[in-house]
Amino acid sequence: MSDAPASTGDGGPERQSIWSRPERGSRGPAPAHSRDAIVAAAIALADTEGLAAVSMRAVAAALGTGAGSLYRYLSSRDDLLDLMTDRVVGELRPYPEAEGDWLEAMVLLGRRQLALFGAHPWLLDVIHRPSAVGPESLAWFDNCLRVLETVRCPVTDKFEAIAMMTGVASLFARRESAAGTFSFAGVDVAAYPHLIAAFGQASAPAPRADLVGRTLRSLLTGLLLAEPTEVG
Amino acid sequence: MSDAPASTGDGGPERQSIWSRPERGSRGPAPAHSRDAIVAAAIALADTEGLAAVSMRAVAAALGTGAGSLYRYLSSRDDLLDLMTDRVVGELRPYPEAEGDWLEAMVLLGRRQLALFGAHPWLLDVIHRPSAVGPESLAWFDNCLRVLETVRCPVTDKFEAIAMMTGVASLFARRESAAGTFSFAGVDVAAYPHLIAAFGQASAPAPRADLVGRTLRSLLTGLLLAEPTEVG
DNA sequence: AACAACTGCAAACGACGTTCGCAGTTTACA
DNA sequence: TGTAAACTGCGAACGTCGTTTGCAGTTGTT
Repeated sequence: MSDAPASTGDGGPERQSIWSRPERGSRGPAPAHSRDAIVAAAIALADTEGLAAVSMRAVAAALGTGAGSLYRYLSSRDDLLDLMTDRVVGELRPYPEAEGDWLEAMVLLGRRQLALFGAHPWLLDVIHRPSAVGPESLAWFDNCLRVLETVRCPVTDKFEAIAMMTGVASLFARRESAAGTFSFAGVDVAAYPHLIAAFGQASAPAPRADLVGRTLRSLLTGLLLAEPTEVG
Repeated sequence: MSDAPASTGDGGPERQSIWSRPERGSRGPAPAHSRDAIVAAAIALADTEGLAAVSMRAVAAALGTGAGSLYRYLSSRDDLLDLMTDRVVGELRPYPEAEGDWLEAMVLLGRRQLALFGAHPWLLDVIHRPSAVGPESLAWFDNCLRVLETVRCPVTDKFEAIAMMTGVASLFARRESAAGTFSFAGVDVAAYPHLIAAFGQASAPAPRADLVGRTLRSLLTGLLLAEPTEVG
């Protein structure tokens, strides 16, 4: 009951978001580093060696200092991950001009997200945390709402659809990066007849074209258009 | 180049999968614990206190022993997570009888997965690792293929569809558990006009019925039926 | 000049996964 | 039956992690 993370209490010494913490005070010597430099070093580390390599010590070493020094700029590693996230989300800019129908515009946005996940695979391990949303993420969300402006449906449905689009993009990104990383080593495969039959007739006859686009289209139309197409 | 995880090499001292490691040898005293008991304790811990509480020390303490002792039964914490995963996947049994069309049967399977994610939220943080697939996971997969037996499409498409169904179930599960856990504290919201407008007309007019079912239906039909329904 | 607010940094703390060595126990084989 | 090998449990230790703390030095305000 004492260390429960209070969300917006008014009395306790709650940890304030990284977005409201000032970069530096008004007195004292000029900082040797900057928040931007720290975030850039962390992103470079994550891009090249994976998220696990982004330790406070490693980031600090990349900047030529010690781990403890970083806490003059950030209050936790989670803050650093939040900053990294918002920074790369900024790479989604400039947003494509929404010409034509909203559906194709949304599919294009989804592809953009997929490309971002491809460029920064560590994003997949970071976005699912409860975190403090930054300005770039909000701008992206705002832009999605702009694209969906002409769609006549409850706003909550639009929220759901945008979140689901991001989720599907992350699923596809994971599918690409984790293709064939799991093994059946040590299990007796004989007990799974349909699996054996499937492997028997494998011979992958050319993958269906534009799986992402088709998935996003069927998903968004199903979620946002009034009458979902009944199967039949 | 030296510590790259060789997949099926024949020379090196590669770490064998937990599924092929025998529970105990033929000599020596009877073990004080069992793999099942360890996994059960770990799952109980994860269900009640979250995945972060599943440390080797905590699991060992729940069994009344020390952390190092667990390595007589498992070769790593990842092995423990694999065992936990496969064990709760077993809770998907008994598989519902597939009566009626395959689409409704698949939607039912998706709901089953969603319920499992709800019962064991830590599954969401565990399934995305590259891991050794266990017998229960294979059985589930085999059952999905059985349901899709009558569908005329390439096997690879069925693989994609099953994986995507699991992914969508995980997305919905995360949506439920993480409803409103992120905050905009410290960002200036004034710069996002569409977001403000959306909040203005909020008033959530009753959530659309059966979002999961509609999503899965539009997804599976889009992925598995020959001609995806063009919008319009 | 004096004090408060800041800076960098090294050292330490506790928790983590994992390894190691040792003493004791059980089985296989001569 | 005796002995060696293979196993068991376990406490202590190693290295890494995120984070805290104390201290010396620097800057700005009064």
